[in-house]
Amino acid sequence: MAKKVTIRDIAQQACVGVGTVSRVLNGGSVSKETRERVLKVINELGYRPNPHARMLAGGKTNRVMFIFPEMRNEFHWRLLKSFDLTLDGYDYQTVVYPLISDNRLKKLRSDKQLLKEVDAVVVATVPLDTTFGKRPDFAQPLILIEWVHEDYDCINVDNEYGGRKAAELLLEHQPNEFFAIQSYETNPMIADKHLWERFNGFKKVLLEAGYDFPDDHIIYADLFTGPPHDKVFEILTKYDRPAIFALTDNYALIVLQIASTLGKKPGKDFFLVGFDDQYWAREGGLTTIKQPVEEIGAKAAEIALKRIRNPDAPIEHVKFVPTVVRRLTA
Amino acid sequence: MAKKVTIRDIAQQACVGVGTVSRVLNGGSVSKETRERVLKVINELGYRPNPHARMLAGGKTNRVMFIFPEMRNEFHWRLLKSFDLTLDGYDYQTVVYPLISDNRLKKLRSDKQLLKEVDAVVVATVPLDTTFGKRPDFAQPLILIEWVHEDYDCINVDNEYGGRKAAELLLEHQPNEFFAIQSYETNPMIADKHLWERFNGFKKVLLEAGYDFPDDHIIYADLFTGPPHDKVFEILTKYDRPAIFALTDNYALIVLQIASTLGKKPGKDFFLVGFDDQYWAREGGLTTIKQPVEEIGAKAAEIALKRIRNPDAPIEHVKFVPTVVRRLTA
DNA sequence: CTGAAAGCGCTTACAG
DNA sequence: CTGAAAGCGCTTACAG
Repeated sequence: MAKKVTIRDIAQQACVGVGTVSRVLNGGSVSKETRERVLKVINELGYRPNPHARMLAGGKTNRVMFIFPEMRNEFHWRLLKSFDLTLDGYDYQTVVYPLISDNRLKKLRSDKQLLKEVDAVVVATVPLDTTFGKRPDFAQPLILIEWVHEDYDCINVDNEYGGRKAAELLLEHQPNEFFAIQSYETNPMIADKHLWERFNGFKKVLLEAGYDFPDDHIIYADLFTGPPHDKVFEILTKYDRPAIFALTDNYALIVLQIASTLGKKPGKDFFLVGFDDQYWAREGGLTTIKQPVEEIGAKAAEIALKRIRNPDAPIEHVKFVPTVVRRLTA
Repeated sequence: MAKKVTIRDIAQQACVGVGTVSRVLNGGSVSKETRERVLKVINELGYRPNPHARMLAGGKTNRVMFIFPEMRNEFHWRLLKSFDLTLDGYDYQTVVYPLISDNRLKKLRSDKQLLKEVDAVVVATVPLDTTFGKRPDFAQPLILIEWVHEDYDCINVDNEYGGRKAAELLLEHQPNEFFAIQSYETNPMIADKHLWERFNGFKKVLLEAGYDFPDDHIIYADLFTGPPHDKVFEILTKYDRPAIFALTDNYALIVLQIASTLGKKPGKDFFLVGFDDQYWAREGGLTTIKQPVEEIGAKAAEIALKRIRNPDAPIEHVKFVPTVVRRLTA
């Protein structure tokens, strides 16, 4: 087993002091030639700085914490994946912190040590105010995904717009009745605000078109077990050419499956628009509102990195606009 | 903001050397009185040892890594939750490491630094041989969940037994035809061996009862989108009183939902047994084979802790026996 | 731009 | 059982 190579080995090989090596590592001022020489040795010896020594000495940790709720949704995994990949490109590590229990939340809030191990923290689709408080006093920069806060960098999707687009797509077919399949959220660690923004956009456009969407046309779905099938069944059989907005592709999938067992043709016997554009949606022919998941994850990573380098950079609020993906169901 | 308290502060307050404090922290030999005195000061000052200093100095990290595949299943979250809770009780931290990409697996295999941050690693439902190799050379103790390996502590469920029980339950109703809904796994980082063990047990009992289960009675389901509804539909409508073994409760849920739209009564028009006993199963009236998820997670934590304390303890192979939960569907 | 030195907070032989 | 000391691998003023 190869003896572990330390900063001292590099220094000796490159004929410089350890301080200089540290400076090329951390972007201090070093002459171009020595920098290159040191870099060369680092590569040759496959040197990796010991993160713990770094942290002890008060430097950067090269890590960013990614906090997200207990979601079994494709969305969060894709988000995490692109986030992690982007970070990796900059030699940063992702510390995965799922909020799966009150205990974990509590620990995060009380154990100062925990947060000290990262240079920044990203919180995705978590209702910030009810979990970390109105203005969490993290020592690290905080980046928010699907949440808006004046004091922090935020990345959001224009959900309202997406909802409006969904309505427009459905309206084209001049259906008689509209329905929405919405999440019924009870877990205080999971945000559902953005889902209601989608719904509001949807409802607004419908109203403009003269259709006053009745509240009892909302079908509430459990995040994990989906919408009650009998309700969906009822809509599909009782109404003529109904239009359905599934606020998440998950729910749209169920509708499609039920329809197939009924022999109902999407885009003809009923109309359906989802939200997300999950992997299966293409094959399933689902017309949906796509949010750029991968871009969001990558952007979060980039903003975190920028913020780490420059704590005083102006706060950045990014809003991604979802796009319409027209396929067979509407 | 309170100045951070270090081991030196404790030493001074307790009138001992830092070495002594370290010894009470790490279980070295200290007289009972001084130990108590030190402990008292630690409590009063709310001292928490800096993990990085610890690691640098070559001590324990008080962390265990939990590696699991990209599963959006209830099972893994429950497992992780109980694991984390148990560890927490011993003042240990869980390092959550989901295997969501090849990149993450590669990093785990190549970056020696990563593994050094934990005292032990637990790998859950991952095919060890195809991911880490026949005999991974981790420096840390390795504990396996749902995988068998002579050289490591393993925790398994008697899946074969569970499958047999499922068959017995179904057989009671003397159905004419049997079906199974099985996972179709393509992701090499997700183990499905245990699912086939269940199936084998199932098939075996059926054969003993004179029913030679035909392979084309297996319905393959995608882990994320579930079984194709039209197939389930077909079984429910084409056959008289069919018996279905869903190898995961997820799949059973779909069957129940489809049946409800068809007006078919479980336990009468068809028979259904699941596996897992997920949260919704009780309310859903699902008869299922329950595996003690929480116990498995807790056990994994305890074995890890034991192994950390005593690397030479004999290898432990634990096998949990699933239990039958009789409800309405069979 | 660069080297030598102090210090980050611990652990672990080493003497007593 | 216990204290003083060395060392873990870095970073960051401090002088030059």
